Amino acid sequence: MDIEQLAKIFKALGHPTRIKIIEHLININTCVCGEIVDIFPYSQSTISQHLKLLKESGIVCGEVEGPKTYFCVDKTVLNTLKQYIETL
Amino acid sequence: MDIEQLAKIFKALGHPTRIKIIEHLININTCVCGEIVDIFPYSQSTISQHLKLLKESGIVCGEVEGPKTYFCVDKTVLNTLKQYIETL
DNA sequence: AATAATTATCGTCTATAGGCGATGAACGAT
DNA sequence: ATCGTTCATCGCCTATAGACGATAATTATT
Repeated sequence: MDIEQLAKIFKALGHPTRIKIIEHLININTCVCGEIVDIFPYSQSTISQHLKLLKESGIVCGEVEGPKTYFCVDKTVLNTLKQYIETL
Repeated sequence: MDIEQLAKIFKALGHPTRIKIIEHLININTCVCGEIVDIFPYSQSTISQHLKLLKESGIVCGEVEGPKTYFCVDKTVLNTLKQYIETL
């Protein structure tokens, strides 16, 4: 994995809310934006922005289905991250 | 480990230069600021700033010895980080 | 005591992050 | 066709990041 890509993922994880989002996504496997908005004390636009960052880093992917978007963690990317950390 | 602390570490790793610094510190065990400055195409103040961020996150510690400061990776913190990643 | 070497900090600049409300776009249901 | 739902995006604001050169602070050496 590219070091730039790695830095992007770390950066994406570099915010408490985004870590919690990742943990939540892993726990319940897949999730819709509104559900996450309900959990956190932030506006819909703020959560959407966090999800966008996570998506851009590659650690999260989102599938549009009708009016909703289903977000989930990309296990492949997560595993690559785990492997990298192990080399440290 | 506190989630705020975790986010700080991820944030600290969220920059290509800082990832490379960490890798270098692990490879050669301990290192002085000037040596890192020689490796990267950045000024001494910029590298010093990166090292400060890494130190503040806890992933790196620095010991002052005379006019030099010896930086090294805190293995305990690194292991905690590894353990956390494994739980994801 | 003066100088050289090493690192940290300050001030400055531009760019990005992080929050918000308001609006836009896409879809389902009525 | 209209309306409600859901999400993304825009514009705005303030705070922080990231780079630099210049300067301060500390120490070893001469």
